[in-house]
Amino acid sequence: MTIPAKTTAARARRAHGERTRQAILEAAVHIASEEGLEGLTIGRLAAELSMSKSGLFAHFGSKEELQLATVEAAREVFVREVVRPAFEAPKGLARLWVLCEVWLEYVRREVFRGGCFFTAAAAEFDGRPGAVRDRVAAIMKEWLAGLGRSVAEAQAEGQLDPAADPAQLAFELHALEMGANWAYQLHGDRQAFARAREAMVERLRRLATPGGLPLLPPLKQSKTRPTRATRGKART
Amino acid sequence: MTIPAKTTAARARRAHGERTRQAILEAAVHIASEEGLEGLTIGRLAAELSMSKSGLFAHFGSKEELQLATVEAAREVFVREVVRPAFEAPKGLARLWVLCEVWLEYVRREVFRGGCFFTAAAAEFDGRPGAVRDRVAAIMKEWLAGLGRSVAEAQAEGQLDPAADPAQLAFELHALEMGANWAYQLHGDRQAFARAREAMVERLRRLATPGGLPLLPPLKQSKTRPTRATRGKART
DNA sequence: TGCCAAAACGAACGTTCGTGCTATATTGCG
DNA sequence: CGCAATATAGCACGAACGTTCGTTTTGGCA
Repeated sequence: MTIPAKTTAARARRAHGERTRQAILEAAVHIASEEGLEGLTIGRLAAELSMSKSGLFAHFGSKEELQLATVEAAREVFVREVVRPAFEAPKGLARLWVLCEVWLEYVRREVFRGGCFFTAAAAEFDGRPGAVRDRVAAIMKEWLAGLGRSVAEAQAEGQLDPAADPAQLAFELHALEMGANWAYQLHGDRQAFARAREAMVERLRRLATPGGLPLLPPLKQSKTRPTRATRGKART
Repeated sequence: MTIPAKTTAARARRAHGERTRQAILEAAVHIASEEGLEGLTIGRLAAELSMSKSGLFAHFGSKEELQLATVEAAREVFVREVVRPAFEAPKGLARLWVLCEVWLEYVRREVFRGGCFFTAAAAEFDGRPGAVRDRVAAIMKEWLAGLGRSVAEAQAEGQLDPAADPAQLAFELHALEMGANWAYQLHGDRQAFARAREAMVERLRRLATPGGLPLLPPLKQSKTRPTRATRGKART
């Protein structure tokens, strides 16, 4: 009986190929986040790893497969560096906040050389139908759904206003993340992280119940003066 | 006397070249917003316009010049479709709000086939030093500064809390714009416009003074039920 | 009407792209 | 130890890239 083509298990038996593959993908992920998944060229990648185009190519069989593998590798990095750490926080508002903070850190620490891998990939592929676009879209939807779920859990724990729409709040937090990524990548503006952070905590504190409030960091003081002292003045 | 190379005036004398150039750039701007400024290939562009590569190329002299000209053309479209209309509103909070709304409309109407031209160009070039990147960054900075200026004017008119940081608010509004663009381009999510709009009006209303409030649209009602049950149910 | 610069063209350049084919190392297992 | 599977390399391909060059078409003005 013929073997069902190279399964992951079949690969794992022989270590060499798999290790090379990993090395390729690690380089690929960084190049792609800087130059884009299309700018990620097989020749360039081979040169960076001092190996032949054909030798490298054999691992994937097509450029699109290479791109998909790169996306998958990036997802694993993202899960390891952002999602997993946040899931050590207790579910609810605490975790939601850590998700936001650790995401900003993930950009600031330059986990990927070119900023958030998926933000870049989404912008690049949103106009090109195909498997890559679909996968990127699915992964980002997954992230947004995760944010939304954390919002819902925070509501269930009585830490957030139950009237808030989780998808709406997730959208807003995600937008601020992208805003920070944009400002840092394009303008090198490190202050953007603080801006995003402030907007997030302001938004969350407003929706927090008395029980949830202590789980959030305090609001930054207005820079000029102590002004508007904690007393709920605004809004009438 | 030798002529100082092709000045705009010299060009204008003979209409043909300039008209062709405009036609090229109009196509270029759409292709670039979909496929990116690098994906904007000279061959592809020539084919789309049924003209020869060399004939088209002669208008620009290099690919980078073509990209720069395309960016400039896109800026003109943006000014015409977004900035100018908003400047018909009286300065202050009214104009600030129109700037936000008309920006969302600019994406929803698909003024560019691939969504916001500059958001796409920024994501593509933020990792590649050069004239294109610099120009794109400058244009977006210009936009953000314009938003900030409108905030400051609204404060000067006594319509917005003077303690708010204009740059911070501009950052947040811009982030929501990018969020809407992202959701629509990647997921085809038309609801994103409403989400961004709601978040913007919510944010602005909170900062508005009694004098400024009437200049903003009312807050959307909570969608599911008449309005928040107010009952602190939670915790199940 | 004929001139002449502007404008467009067609063909080719050297590179690089992704992708095949074939041959040679390398390695784990019987 | 030797064999078969795996892994990498070498070479070539057709297409597309940006770019150059010499030629042909075009259209306003003397």
